[in-house]
Order: sequence, then C-alpha cells, then structure tokens
Amino acid sequence: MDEVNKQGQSIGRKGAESRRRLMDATRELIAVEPAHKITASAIARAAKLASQTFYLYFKDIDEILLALSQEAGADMQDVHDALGSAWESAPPAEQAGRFIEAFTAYWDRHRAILTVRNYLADSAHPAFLTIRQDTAMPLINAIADRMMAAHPDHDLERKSAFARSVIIYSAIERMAARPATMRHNPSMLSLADIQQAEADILTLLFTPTRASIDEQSLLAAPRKQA
DNA sequence: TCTGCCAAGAGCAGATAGCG
DNA sequence: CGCTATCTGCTCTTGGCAGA
Repeated sequence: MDEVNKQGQSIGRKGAESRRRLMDATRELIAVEPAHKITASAIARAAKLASQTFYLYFKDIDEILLALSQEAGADMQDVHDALGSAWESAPPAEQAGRFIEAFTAYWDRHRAILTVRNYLADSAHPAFLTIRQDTAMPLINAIADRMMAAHPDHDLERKSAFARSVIIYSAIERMAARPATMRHNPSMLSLADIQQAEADILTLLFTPTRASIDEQSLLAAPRKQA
C-alpha cells in the first residue's frame, strides 16, 4: 500500500482498519452532535482507540471531515447515471423523477457529513468549498446540458441554462438537506410533495420544443396578484 | 524488522471559583 | 464587574512495547 500515516509509516491492514474506525465513529458523532462540538478525543474514544492514534492518521478534525466529505462525494454514481442515461430512453418526467429520487437517496445516505460539508463551505473554508464545488459542478452542467438539448430550436443561451441549473440544483439540495425539519410539522408539505414539485420543474426544463415554447410564454406572461 | 498502538507528559485554552 | 488562580480537558510529540 502506498499510503502512509503522519509518522511516515506505510498503512497496513490494521492501520487501515483503525483509520476506518475513526471515520465511522466521526460519522456517528456528527449525526447526533453539532460538528463544532466534536473533538479528536471524543472521536478516538468512540472508536475505542487512544486519542494519540487519531493524530496518527489525521492532522485535525477538519482533515477527517474532509476525508468523509470526499468519500461521500465518490458515492454519487447513481445520481450521475440518472442524468446520464440516453435522452430517448424515457420521457422527461420519468428522467427528472429518477434524478430526484437518486439525489434524495444520496442525501439520505450521507446527510450528516453533507450538512457539515456545506456548513463549512458556507463559512468560506477553502477545502470544503472546493469539494462541494467539485461534486456539484458535474451535476449542474449535466442539468444545463439537458436543458440545452431540450431547446435546440430557440435561443436558450448556455449561460442562461447554466444559471437556471444553478438555481434548481441549489433548491433541490436545500430541500434534500432538511427532510427531518419538515417531518416535524405535519401541516407543511410532505417530502413526497416537495419531490414531486422538484421533478415537475425539472420536467418543464427538460421538455423539448413545443412545451418549452409554452414555458417561455408562461415566463413572459404578466404575473397575477396572489 | 516493520507496523501499529499507547503511556507519559508538555503546552495550551476555556471554564470556574474566589476575591476585592 | 473584573481580575487572578486553579482546574480540566484537549492537542500533540516522543519513545517504547507487542505482535506479525
């Protein structure tokens, strides 16, 4: 194995196991406690290791959170697949629904670390900003590509498609980040309602020419008072 | 011999108590 | 209320031991 620990020792089976235990313990801790309250000692304790062992594999808390963020970022194949399948293989509504489903499932799998990642990115932590951008950009571009492909015969500029994609992606991610909060208030929209709305909006953006013309006229129409 | 871990301990920061 | 002393817990380094 090429990887080495902080003492320069190459990491063998047991070392990899300890590193894994530390990461798993961190994931469990951030699911139940605010990230800023978590200490290296607490992580090591939870992993049933001495606190010094933590520093054998990670420089500090940020480094282990970053490792978990990277790991989560690498688990997006389903989401990419949902957007990457052939256009003709299914109607836009089905493709949009598949993407929303995959994206929500991805957040369900990694909610704790993704929430921490976004919090640190919003706090202008460069490494977390980079990793959030690296995972979001391919999806934002893929959504923009689909919009462009659906509007071949009128002038949706790449820049506009990209901007719309940024907005819809941000909204979808924000909603995916807070299903627990929504569950606390039964009078609010259900998770299914939100997901359906997301899929509907994406469908509108992904639907080719005729509907897109309707969309343009809809967007151009004067707004009625609520 | 190498890997992996931990005990010991220094240094530091935040919390708390005591005092004027 | 503000200052100081003390306590407590955390970070991090060094050195050494056990096991494969």
